[in-house]
Amino acid sequence: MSAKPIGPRRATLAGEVRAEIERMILDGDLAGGQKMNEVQLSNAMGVSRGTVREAIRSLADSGLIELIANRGAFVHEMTLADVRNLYDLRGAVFAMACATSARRVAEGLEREFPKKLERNLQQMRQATDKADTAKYYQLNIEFHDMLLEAAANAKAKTVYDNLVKEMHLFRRRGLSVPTNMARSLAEHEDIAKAVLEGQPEPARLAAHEHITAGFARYIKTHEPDSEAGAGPA
Amino acid sequence: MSAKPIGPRRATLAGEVRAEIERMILDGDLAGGQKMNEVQLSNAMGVSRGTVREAIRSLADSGLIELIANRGAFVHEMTLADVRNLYDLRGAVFAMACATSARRVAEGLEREFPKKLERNLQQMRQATDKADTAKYYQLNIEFHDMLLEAAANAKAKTVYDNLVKEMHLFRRRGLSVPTNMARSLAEHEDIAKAVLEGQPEPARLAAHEHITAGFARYIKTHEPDSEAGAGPA
DNA sequence: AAAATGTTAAATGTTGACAAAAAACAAAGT
DNA sequence: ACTTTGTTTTTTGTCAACATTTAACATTTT
Repeated sequence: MSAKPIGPRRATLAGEVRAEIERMILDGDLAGGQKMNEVQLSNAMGVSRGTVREAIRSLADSGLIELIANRGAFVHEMTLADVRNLYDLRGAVFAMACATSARRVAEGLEREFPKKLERNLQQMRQATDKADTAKYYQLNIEFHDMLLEAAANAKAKTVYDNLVKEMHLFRRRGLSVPTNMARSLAEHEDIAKAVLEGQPEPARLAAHEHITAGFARYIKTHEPDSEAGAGPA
Repeated sequence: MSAKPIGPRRATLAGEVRAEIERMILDGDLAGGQKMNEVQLSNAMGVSRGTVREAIRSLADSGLIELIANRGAFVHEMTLADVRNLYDLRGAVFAMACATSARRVAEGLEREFPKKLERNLQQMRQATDKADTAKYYQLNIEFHDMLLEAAANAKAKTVYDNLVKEMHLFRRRGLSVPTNMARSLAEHEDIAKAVLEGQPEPARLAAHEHITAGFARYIKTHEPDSEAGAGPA
């Protein structure tokens, strides 16, 4: 016996508010460094202040918002050095995930994943041929997500997703379009090859290379004269 | 002109409550899987339910607590597979941090750090000689923290600290005492050598080795018959 | 007796009001 | 003109009450 659930059936109101605020930040409706007024937001969204407050606290823990006691919440403002740090961290997590995925493939724990990865690659080749950057962008995200999923490490996926979101806070335009599809695709092929052959260490290396190269490309395109040094400790 | 601040001057009450609940969980006052009652906690601590609620939500985002809508908050219960995943992730972050620290040392950005690391190592050697596990445990934490600090990556440090806390949820006893001080110390020496010589890749490798070996030691000591496989995706 | 249904109790979700702190503003003094 | 001090206003921190959902219990039915 079965009956489909009625309506979207929101889990909690605060969760919905959180999602909306997150969207506002990532879409740039709320600029970096901007102060978030609790009453203002609650009025605009038609919910109580406590609910908005709960949503804000939650987003703070995920890194999109900074809290200062008795002063309020501010959209996290990032420097170029921060972006570099995020790239470093994302690279480490992604490389680990690829190594684990390779190990799991070698152990025969993944049945559907290889096919799905192959298909994603095939579509990326097509998008590259057609120079369809929008499509490639979407497939690129999917590629990374699939590898994180295949690592079967929920915590790693959560951390990774938060990092990606946080990166979008910095020069939103810049991160949304890969600067060199052909090069990016070649790197993806290297990663996929190692993972599908079940070789963890080559997979880790290729993945790490890919993120590092991605950061280099990003810098070259958007901050050609910067060194991105992290400054004194 | 200067005047010393008056009293502990707590930042916010919710923050204090959060710290207390975190302590209760890590000390084992609240067992894994246990349900947390908001009214009960608020009565016991003499604060309002809303404040306790805020503290709980915050801890949930850091991974110590699991939330189920309309059902409540539960102390996160971990399987052995989860522990393995946490080790993998922690290893990735730590390896990255060591590589970055080495790079920063090579670039001459760290002045005090090398001396402090040397001193820590020296103390660890003494503790090992005296077989003082308690002292070694403390120095071990300090060692890892220093390397995370030297990487000058605040986000990485936050993630790392959360991972370590979360690990304590699983068999608290087991994680608090290194099973083999001599072996652990030797690995620390390898890491320190690479970092202080400013060689990122060797540092990364040594760090990664250290965490992997640590997990192997842990398994051998506490779960000798388990495979720690992650199961099907 | 066991399963399903109706009813009551308890916990969470949400809200509005009060208290305390910070920011904005005005006024006085140098 | 600029700093300092006092006052007002706004905003956040905290609390207590109401609404909704879930869990526990009693009752009925097969």
